Amino acid sequence: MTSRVTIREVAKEAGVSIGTASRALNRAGRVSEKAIVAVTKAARKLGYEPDGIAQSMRTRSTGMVGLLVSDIANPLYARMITAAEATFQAAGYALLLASTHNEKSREKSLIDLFRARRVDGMVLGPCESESPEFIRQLGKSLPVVALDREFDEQTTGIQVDHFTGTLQATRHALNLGHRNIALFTPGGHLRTGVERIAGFHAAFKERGLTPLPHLIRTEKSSMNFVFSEALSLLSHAERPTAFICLGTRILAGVLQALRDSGLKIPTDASVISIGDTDLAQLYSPPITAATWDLEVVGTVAAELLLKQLDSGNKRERERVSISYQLNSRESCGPARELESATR
Amino acid sequence: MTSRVTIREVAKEAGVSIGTASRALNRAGRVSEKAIVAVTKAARKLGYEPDGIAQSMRTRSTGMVGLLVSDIANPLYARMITAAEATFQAAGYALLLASTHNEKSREKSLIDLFRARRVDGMVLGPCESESPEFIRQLGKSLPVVALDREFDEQTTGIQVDHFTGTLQATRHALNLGHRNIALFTPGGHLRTGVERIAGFHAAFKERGLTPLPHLIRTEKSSMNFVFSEALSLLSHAERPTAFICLGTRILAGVLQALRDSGLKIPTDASVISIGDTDLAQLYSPPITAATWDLEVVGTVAAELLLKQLDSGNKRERERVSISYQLNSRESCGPARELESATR
DNA sequence: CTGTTAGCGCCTTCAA
DNA sequence: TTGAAGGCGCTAACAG
Repeated sequence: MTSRVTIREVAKEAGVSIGTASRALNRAGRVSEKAIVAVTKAARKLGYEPDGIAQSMRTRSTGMVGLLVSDIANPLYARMITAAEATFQAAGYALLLASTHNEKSREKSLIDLFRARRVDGMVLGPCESESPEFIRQLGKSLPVVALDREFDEQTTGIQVDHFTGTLQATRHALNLGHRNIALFTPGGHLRTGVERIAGFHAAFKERGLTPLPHLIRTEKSSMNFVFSEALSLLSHAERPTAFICLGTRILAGVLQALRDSGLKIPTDASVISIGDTDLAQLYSPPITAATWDLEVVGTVAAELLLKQLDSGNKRERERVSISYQLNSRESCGPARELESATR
Repeated sequence: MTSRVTIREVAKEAGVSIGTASRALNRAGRVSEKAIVAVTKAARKLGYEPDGIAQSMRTRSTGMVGLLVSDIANPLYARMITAAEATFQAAGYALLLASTHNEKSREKSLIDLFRARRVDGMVLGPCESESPEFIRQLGKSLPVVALDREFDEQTTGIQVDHFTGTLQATRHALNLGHRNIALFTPGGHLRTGVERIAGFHAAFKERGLTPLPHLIRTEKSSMNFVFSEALSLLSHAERPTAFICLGTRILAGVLQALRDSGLKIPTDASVISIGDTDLAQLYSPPITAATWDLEVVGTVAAELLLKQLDSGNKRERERVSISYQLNSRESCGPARELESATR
């Protein structure tokens, strides 16, 4: 079924020993030019393809890296993955990809799977109850890069500054006079959510204000659920005049709720998206987005891993921080008196 | 760096031979219950992890499959990949993923890379100048599934019926009285594009009509490019009153152009999306979409490959066809006289 | 510079 | 039921 011709046959065909054939093929050590051409010719003639498995067996290196995210189809991840994949591909590494669906047990078994396949290293995205010790431990036996998840000083990783980013987004709304600001982001144990909520609070605190607790919604992100939640918030007298929403699905739910309530953006309500998705960019009006550069995150994650891979063994741990930027569009306007809006 | 403890040490610890240890670990052949418990205990105590590479070396099977698409970040592919990955994951296979960026040469080198890594099988998505012979040839040495690309009777694959799907979408517009219908889809050598264009023509032919040639745009999909193209089409007297657009980027370009031209959907122009993306679903108004089930495609592709993998060797080639469905939303309305619209 | 040899870790006959 | 031994295809160390 799979390729049959081995290096042994190539060697025989070329009239050299198997060792010379190997050296010629890999251009390693001392080989004569003559041997190289002979072996190369023989290899081509026989259609020789080296067996990567056997090579890995000897070299203890598979040329594969693993990447674990919670959901490949999440557009935010998808773009990041593409960037990482391109970087790995350019470096000759193959990418083993899997979704954890944010389940700790699944993450664990996938990591085991990757280890069994003897990946040379791995990149781990956020997953339910990320523990710094776990990843540090893993890093002892394998080059590992933590990707936007919690990790300690002994681990290499990349962190998106969700705290400051959300702080700035919230400031933006506060500057426009909004006080009833709703925050929709998955919370849970993930650092990403926790930091966002902290940044949200911090922005209020700066001005000696406090956010309305019931406007902070950290439930799981299902578009329909967010839709009905937002709808009910909007039906109250003290309704939110601004929304900060993470990702496509939540944003969609909120937009839908605003439309159903007959509220116009930005006249009746301002909207800020966390993460710049197609929907945010192309909605009318286009939605202001607080976001980070997904391509950079993917590329840097890959580069951090490649660096560890190159440096053979012990290398300084690195921590890269990525900050948000605010793409200001047309979805934010000054807060109006609620009376005039609800009338 | 990587795991150290081998089956040899486990055997010694358990006080049995290495052969017995292997059999106990794999529950293969005749082994005493006693041996099993002893070996299992020893393995756990030592933290033994079998070396997948060494196993692959012997068994000639890696437990890995390769998947090649043109672009992982394309939302249409991303959802499909997720479904495929889930299926493979459930079957214990690891997924090697890469983007061809629609470049034939890159596809070739990635296939070689996968082969070198000795994947057990692979799924190939559409790529520039797909040749049936090429994939048939490849299929001789390896289980292969063609995914929405051209393939012949000797190859297993899955085909989305873009012809009929686009035919129906075009009919839909024609039924509403539209005649100036614009089609935006990447064409080129890919079967997907060719079929769509054919279906478009067929719908007109059914009624003894002919589409306006200059309204068929098959250039590469860049949002900005489509935007300006659509804008120029809209500036003519004989402007299109309906648009059929493939995918998020093209759809976005057209929507933008309509907005900039001050044209309302569906009053001034109808829009149909091919492929149901977030943008189509969540735009206001929501965009009618002619689409196929991406999850099914991904799952079936994986299942077809798994079947071939299971059946060891020669198995009947299968061809699965997937049809479109029309998700009717609010972006389509009856055609109006152009005069009233352009005035 | 080249040929020979010794394994990498595991599974799988082959005897016992 | 078990132990011993061979070898998957390749690279690396050591002689020549």
